[in-house]
Parts: sequence; C-alpha cells; structure tokens
Amino acid sequence: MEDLQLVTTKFREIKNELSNYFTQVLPQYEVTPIMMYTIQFLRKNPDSIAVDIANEFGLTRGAVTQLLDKLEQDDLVQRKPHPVSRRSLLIQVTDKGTRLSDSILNEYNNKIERLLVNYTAEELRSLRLLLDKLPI
Amino acid sequence: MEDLQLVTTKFREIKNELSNYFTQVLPQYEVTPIMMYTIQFLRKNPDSIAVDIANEFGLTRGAVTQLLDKLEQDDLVQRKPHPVSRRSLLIQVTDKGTRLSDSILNEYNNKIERLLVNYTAEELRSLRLLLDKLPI
DNA sequence: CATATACTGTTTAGTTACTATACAATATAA
DNA sequence: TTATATTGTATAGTAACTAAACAGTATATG
Repeated sequence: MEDLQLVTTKFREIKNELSNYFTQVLPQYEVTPIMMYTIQFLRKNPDSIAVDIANEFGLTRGAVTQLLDKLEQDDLVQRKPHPVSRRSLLIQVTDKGTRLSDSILNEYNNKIERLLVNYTAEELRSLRLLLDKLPI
Repeated sequence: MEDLQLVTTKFREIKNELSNYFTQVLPQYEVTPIMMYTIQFLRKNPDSIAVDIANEFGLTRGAVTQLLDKLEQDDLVQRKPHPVSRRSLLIQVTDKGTRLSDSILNEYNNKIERLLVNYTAEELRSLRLLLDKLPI
C-alpha cells in the first residue's frame, strides 16, 4: 500500500486511541466532554459570552444555559455581568475550573506520551519536524 | 519546548481535527457515531452476538437492543438465529450497511488526506516509517 | 439426571443532554 | 421613536442512554 494511505490509516488509529484516552480520563473527574471543551474554550477566549459558546460548539442558546447551570453548580465557571452590554453575560473560569482542566490535560498528555516512550530523541525530533508541516 | 511535548500537542491537534471531520461526515449519511462504530466492529468481527457489542462499547444489553432496533430498521444490520445457541443472535451487516460504511470511510479518508497534500513523497515515506513505530 | 446458577436479549421507567419554540429584556437600525 | 435583532431563559418534547426486572436458554453441580 502506498505511504499516503498508510499515513491516513495511522492518523485514524491515533485519533481513535486518543479519543479512547479522553473518554477514559474525563469520568474520573466527573466532567463531560462538552464541559471540558467549554472550559478550554473559555480559557483561550476569556471575554466570551454565552452565545460565543453556542457558536463554537453548534449548540442552541438554550442548551448553553443548561450547560452553564451545570458548570456553575460545580463551581467551574461563573456568570458575571458584562461590563458593556446588560443583556450579555461574561463567562469566567473559576480557579477550581482552571485547576481541573490543568489536571485533566496533564493526565491526558501523560497517556499520549506513553505512546512515544520507544522513540529516540532523534526520532522524536524528526517526527516533530514532519508534523510541524501539517496545516493544523 | 522539547520535542516530546510538541509531538504530544500535535497528536492532540490531530485527534481534535479528525474528531471534527468525523462528526461532520456522519450526519450527511444519517448515522450516529455509535451506529458507525458498531458496523465497523461487526465487519471486523463477523460472528458477533449482541452482548459482544455491549462489551466492546461499554453499553448495557438493553442499550444494544435499542441500537440494533435502529440499525435493523435502517436495514444496516440483520439479527439472525445463532447456529449453535438459541439464546444468542448473530448480528450481520447488510449489503446496504457495508456500502454505507465504505462510503463514510472513504469520505473521512479523503478529508484526512487533504491534511497531507503538501508533503513530498519522501516526507510521506519518512512519516510513515516513524508512525509505524507507534504501539497501535 | 435434576436443579440451581449464569448468560442473553428484551422491556420499561427514569435520567441526561440535547432541540424547538416562545418569551422577556436589552441593543441596534430605520 | 419604533421596528428589528440579539441575548439569555424556561418549558415541552426527543434520543440515547442506565438500572432493574423478566423470560428463555445454557451450563455447572450435587
């Protein structure tokens, strides 16, 4: 089989393996994928309002209201009045939310790193340089 | 940052990109992720019974009953009497199910291959050889 | 062999995470 | 000023799941 197809297949296998890791890690922290993605999005985009979350994940505003209810109940985010618009809410990640997403990302990364234990430093460098060419 | 961390991050990015592709492709074919995974599993494991699907995906037997109801209603799989055990059901993928999962995999692969269009033949070969060292 | 135990699949009631819709409050455009 | 759009919420309904109970069948054990 040609290399293009083999790399494509290997990418699918990486995706599947990492999806499994992700779904293994999250329940230990009593958090759902969408909750984790939301916290990550809010950390990257700190001035977001609820409708930004809806747009990012293709959810209705109603679904986001309920998602934020759950996140706020678990003290992972807080709704704050928006400094400019009184109809918007500024959504902020709490310290607990920050610590939680750090822990999860850390454990997730550790799992991924176990895939790479048998690579030499030189192989890792080559792999890094090649993967840097990806348009993502 | 060291190469190990950079490769780990890139693997996460690949997983996220491919997860997005996957969730983009499926709705066009009116099929859910678990339906697609089940068909793929049954094609790899042709003599499976319902409880095998439950074990593979961590579902209850009741959930599998309903999943198979849906798959059978869409003519993607068929429940057949088991040749040996009268309490089991042999689950077979139909021709329609086979064609559907081929189409989806094909479109999914095409999306992944677009990530690789800028690689030279030589780079693809190097990447393939490096990825072959992964324990997956 | 007989019967207790385990396995397989289904049904049903309840849960969770979503949508669609309607609504209220606020902001923007005409 | 007033019509229109935006933002968030509430509510009813849906899809995909679990837990539990059940029926039928297979297996283990005395």
